Amino acid sequence: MKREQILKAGLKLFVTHGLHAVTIAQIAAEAKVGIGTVYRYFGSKEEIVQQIWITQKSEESAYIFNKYTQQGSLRSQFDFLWERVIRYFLEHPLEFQFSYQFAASPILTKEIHEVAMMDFLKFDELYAMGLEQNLFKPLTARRLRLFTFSTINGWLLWAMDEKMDIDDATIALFLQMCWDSIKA
Amino acid sequence: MKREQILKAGLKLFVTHGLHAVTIAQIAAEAKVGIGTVYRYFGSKEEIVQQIWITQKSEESAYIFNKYTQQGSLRSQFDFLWERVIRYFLEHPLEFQFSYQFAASPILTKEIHEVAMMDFLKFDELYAMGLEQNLFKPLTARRLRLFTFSTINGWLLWAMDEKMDIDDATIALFLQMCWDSIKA
DNA sequence: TAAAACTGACGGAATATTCCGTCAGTTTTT
DNA sequence: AAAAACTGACGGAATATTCCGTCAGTTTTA
Repeated sequence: MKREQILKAGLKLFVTHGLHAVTIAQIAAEAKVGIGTVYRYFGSKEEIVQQIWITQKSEESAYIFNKYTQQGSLRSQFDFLWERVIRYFLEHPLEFQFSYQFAASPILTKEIHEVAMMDFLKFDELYAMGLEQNLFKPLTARRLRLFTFSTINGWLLWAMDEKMDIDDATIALFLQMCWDSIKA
Repeated sequence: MKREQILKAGLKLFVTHGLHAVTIAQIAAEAKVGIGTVYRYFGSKEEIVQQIWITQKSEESAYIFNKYTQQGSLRSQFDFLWERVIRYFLEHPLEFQFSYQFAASPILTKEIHEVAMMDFLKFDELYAMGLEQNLFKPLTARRLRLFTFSTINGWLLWAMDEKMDIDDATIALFLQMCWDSIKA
């Protein structure tokens, strides 16, 4: 409970002010929790960031894979999963900003990234199938997945920044672009 | 001279340790400059970041557009420019990391982004021409440009992270993917 | 009622920022 | 053209400020 409040407060403050400008005291205040309590749960500001990252990725994957069934054409599965990614971020702009800002941060170690990204390996199975069927350009499943993910990430950044309103047709066209980019 | 040393030192330290973990004293030491001198040129750590951003984007565009001529087919111009972007970042990994890390940072205001991105508007002319010729999907030139840029940015992050070695063929395939994604 | 969780005031370490003496280079005076 | 006066960039010691992390006291839980 308190732990989640702290993570939530940290997420909000880090995104809006930047890591360097946020103090533990501010986080405690935002979380409506004593400073000491923050230290009960986390050893440092950096650890808070790491735990936000892990928690966030876990919630993200829960959202994405909830209701996912490996039925229908490969293309429809592709669309389903990536659309979920897009919708998750559109509905959670703070989480998106956080995800983008810290993706390349030296605070997050390779191990943390590996753990946090575990769930996303399911995407690779999809891409592997596509490769078997010669649907995609000759790269590894992992690289194709990372490529699409990067594209979506970047696109969302400016889409949100420009407060572009994103309707179903926009998403459909965008997914088409993602598909076309890796199509054989 | 001293100013550049400070910016260079800041770039290196921010990328390797993260903004929050770097002190002005460290920057001064790395730049082989007195602490007071840092304050002669910059008002605060945040201002250093902003000036690095502006300087970096300016150097990047100088590199990209140097030798660029609006000759040849649209596709060859497309390839030329984006290949320059890719090569600039491959040759300047610190700058790339910095660029990626701070792209979504709250330290950089809209104004700074606008000023720093001014030079990149030339890309839009190219895309506008493509749109006139019905070569591209029906989006604005700006959006198409941002889409390609996002794609490249994201791709490079992973490529560098995985220490993937990137030869001419890889770049060519990648540019093909960029083209295919926006092609009508 | 004992244990666990929580709180926030506090001391001191870390850090940002200021301030001033120095001196290499430049201009003015004689 | 030599000497004197001036200038302001510079470094880093000194100061001001912030922030961390602890712990004694309080509240909640079981």
